[in-house]
Amino acid sequence: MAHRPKNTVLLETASIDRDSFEPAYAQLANILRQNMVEGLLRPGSQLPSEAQLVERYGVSAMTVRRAINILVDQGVVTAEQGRGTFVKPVTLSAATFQLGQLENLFGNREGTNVQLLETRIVAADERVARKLAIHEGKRTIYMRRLLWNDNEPAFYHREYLIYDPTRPIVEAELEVTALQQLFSGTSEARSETGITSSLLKHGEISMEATLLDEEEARLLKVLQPMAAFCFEHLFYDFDDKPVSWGWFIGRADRLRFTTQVGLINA
Amino acid sequence: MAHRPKNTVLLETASIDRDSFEPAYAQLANILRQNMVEGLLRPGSQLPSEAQLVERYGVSAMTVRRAINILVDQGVVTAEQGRGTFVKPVTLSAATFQLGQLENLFGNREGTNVQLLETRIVAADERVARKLAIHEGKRTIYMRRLLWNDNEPAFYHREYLIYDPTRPIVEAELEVTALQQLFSGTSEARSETGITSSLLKHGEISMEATLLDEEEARLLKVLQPMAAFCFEHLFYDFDDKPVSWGWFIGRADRLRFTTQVGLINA
DNA sequence: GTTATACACTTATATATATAAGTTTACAAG
DNA sequence: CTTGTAAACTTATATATATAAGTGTATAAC
Repeated sequence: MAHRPKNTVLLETASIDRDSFEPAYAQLANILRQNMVEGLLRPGSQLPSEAQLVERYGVSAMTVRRAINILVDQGVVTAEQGRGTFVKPVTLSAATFQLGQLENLFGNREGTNVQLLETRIVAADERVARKLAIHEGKRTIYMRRLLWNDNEPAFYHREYLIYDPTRPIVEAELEVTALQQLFSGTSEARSETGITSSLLKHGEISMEATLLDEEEARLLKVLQPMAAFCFEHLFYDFDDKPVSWGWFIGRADRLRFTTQVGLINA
Repeated sequence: MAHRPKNTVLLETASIDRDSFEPAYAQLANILRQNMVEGLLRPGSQLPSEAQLVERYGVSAMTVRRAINILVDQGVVTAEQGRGTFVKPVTLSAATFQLGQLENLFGNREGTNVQLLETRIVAADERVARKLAIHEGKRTIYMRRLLWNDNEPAFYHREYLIYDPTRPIVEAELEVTALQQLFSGTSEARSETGITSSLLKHGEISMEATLLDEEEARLLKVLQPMAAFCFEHLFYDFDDKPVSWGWFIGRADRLRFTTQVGLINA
């Protein structure tokens, strides 16, 4: 308090509306973010201390705390114990791309369906055996599917599945709808019939940019050479055993991931 | 761990360690997540109510609340007022890829540097003018840079910058280090000298898979045809005016984004 | 059988209070 | 000058308590 010559941060006079539908902590978080948007709080500058915010906005310390925690979680400020809370500068590394942005492709919309190209039992070669943690030569289910959207092929999916009659995952995966559910993210925690999703515990997904080979280009109805996104996936069941290894390949001219960094208005 | 009636939700007997370095709310969140990992709490199933958790683990309601909020933020459970809190199933759409995963390429490591290929003043064509919200024909700074990593070209960067002597952004952007800072995400909220980053308020970044053209392939020292990641970016200053439009192009065989969906151990 | 109500649950929000712990500054001791 | 310490800040954690609001069920009234 004694020394605040130039550091006097002048915050907006906006206040908390107690009759609002929006909870106080959310309002305060938005007020603070708005201060950043308007340039009153610039990157590197220190936010008013929690005690100051309590006094200024007439809310309890816990409410202030929660508002600031939201901003911390959103990555726009950093709170350092004993020092203060500071506005973070913009960095490229903060950019995140979500696969869920493809939901518009595989939502509940009409014109989206899955075409099963092939299903057959194949012996696992060295690569498949290693990925699925089984012995080489053991039988696996190999599936090829084409995911259509608006009468255009959008994704070509190849997948190796553990072959085990006692595993219910196999039956479920054959359902074409299961794939769509996995993509569209209709969690439906309400229903206990999670089909595929509820039998998968976790998975690893990696994204690459590749060239389409002849077969892929033909199925996706494009001419070579053509760039593509390739999503390799490896899913595990609740025993932490791999059950599915495969790739989604989508034509690059239909796919684009967008994100925002820095201060977003809302 | 003897056998019990199946419908009884049996949570682990793990308890909160009050002498631990880890705060109680974090411990509880981890205990609950561990229950999911072990299959005691499966997707779709309901977590014990907050009141039950208070009694079982001997913590306050606020602590339980915070633990559950963490799980909600992490996207592994959904809390529905009046009904309960439920474990979410795994969905592909939850997969997120962070640009910050490239930090190992552009961190503080040795062998990482930026080569300025060209800087010149060019008149904005229709496309540039529209992106940067300036009049066609107005002067802009066009820069081409090559980002090296371990004596190999990793990214080719082209950028159009607003040309305005009154804007400090121009001077700062010429610093080759600024680019690295933007990538490596060394926020350094401590220092008020944010250089480039602190002058940028926000930006839009989109990711595409493309084919390298002749010039790009030559600079990145690869043969065509070659797939590549292309990150188009548009950055704004604190007046919400565009200041930088450009593309980072990286060879696909050196770039891979990985992510996890579902339950992560830690 | 249908409807309305009351009750028992759930999560959501908010306050007041206390303690712990990290950081910086000021100041006295050497 | 350096060093040690105390004080005054900061955020972090935790409890206890109260109220609000959504959901589902049992029950009484019609």
